[in-house]
Amino acid sequence: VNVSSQVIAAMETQLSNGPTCNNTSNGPSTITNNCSSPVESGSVEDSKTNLIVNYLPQNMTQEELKSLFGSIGEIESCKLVRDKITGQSLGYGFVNYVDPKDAEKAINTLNGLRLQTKTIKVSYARPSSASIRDANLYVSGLPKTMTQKELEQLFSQYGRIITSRILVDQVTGVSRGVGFIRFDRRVEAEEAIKGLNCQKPPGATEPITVKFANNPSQKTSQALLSQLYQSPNRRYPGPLAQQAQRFRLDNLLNMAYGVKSRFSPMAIDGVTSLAGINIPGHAGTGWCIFVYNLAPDADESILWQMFGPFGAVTNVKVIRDFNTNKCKGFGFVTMTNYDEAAVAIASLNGYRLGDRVLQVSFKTNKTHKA
DNA sequence: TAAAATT
Repeated sequence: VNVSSQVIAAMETQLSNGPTCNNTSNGPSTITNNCSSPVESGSVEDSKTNLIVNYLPQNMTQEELKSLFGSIGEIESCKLVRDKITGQSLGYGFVNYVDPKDAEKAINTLNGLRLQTKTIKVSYARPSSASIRDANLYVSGLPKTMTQKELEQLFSQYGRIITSRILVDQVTGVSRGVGFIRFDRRVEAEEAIKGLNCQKPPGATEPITVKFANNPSQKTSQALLSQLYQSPNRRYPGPLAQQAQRFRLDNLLNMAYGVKSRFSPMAIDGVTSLAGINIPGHAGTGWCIFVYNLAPDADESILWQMFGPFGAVTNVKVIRDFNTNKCKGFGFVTMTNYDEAAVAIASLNGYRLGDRVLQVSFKTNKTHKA
């Protein structure tokens, strides 16, 4: 954990060297879910093993989720929640451990971990119930000077707030005067609408609007479909238009599913692997990266933390001595996309981890070398 | 005036 925090701190420095600090952070409030309520405390539903994971990258699969959290301890079950129609990730999921201690360790280790443009949130799942659904409010007309803390103070009189957020201009960082409040229970949200909609917050000159937030899941699939359907070249496809259309389709698929196809460097493999040419690092299911000079106590989570921010990571492995179970000084990381793997290697090769300088490269197939 | 929080 000590080494892990060093990596996270270093990655923060590495990744925040542009003006994208505001758009890359999710900015959710860090209010802790305390899932024990007087009524449900001690019941089987009040689980100390079941976690909800929020703000997952769009292209993260259930297998990647399981692999990431499986690096902490044995998982009883794992589910990435997807759109029922399109199958797209809704950006959150559940991980249920066998051992409550592993669930606690996962919160301590993985909450706040940066993966690509997201900062994931790991917390105990509340017992599933209709009373906690549709408890999210959309608030507009807020004074631009109002802080997240002040927003929470205004709404907290109506119930327990799970998350709060004020949207800000991506360039200036100034409040856009709109935000979200998620209550623990729907009845609390209903009372907040009654009490605060069309009311002026203390010191404000204009009344605010408070209503139930829309469900964001429908819009994405519709936007993708209409974007495809309304493409100008769609009605009269000649060869060029078809190619352009294909390019847009690839981009859409890439945005929606993280899929790369023939316009990406992955396509090189489709030709060269047929010709029997070995490509360094490519193992068929992704790009395998060799990481050398890891400490004896290195574990899988450190590899996730180092490589996850660069893109889709499907697997990590620390090679250990059979008898001592200590890391033998190296490990492997598999990344889906060539370009993300290349950036990760360029960024992490020569990286100083504690008192060690890492060597990072595509894995070479030594058995085929002379 | 809109970001993926209950399987």
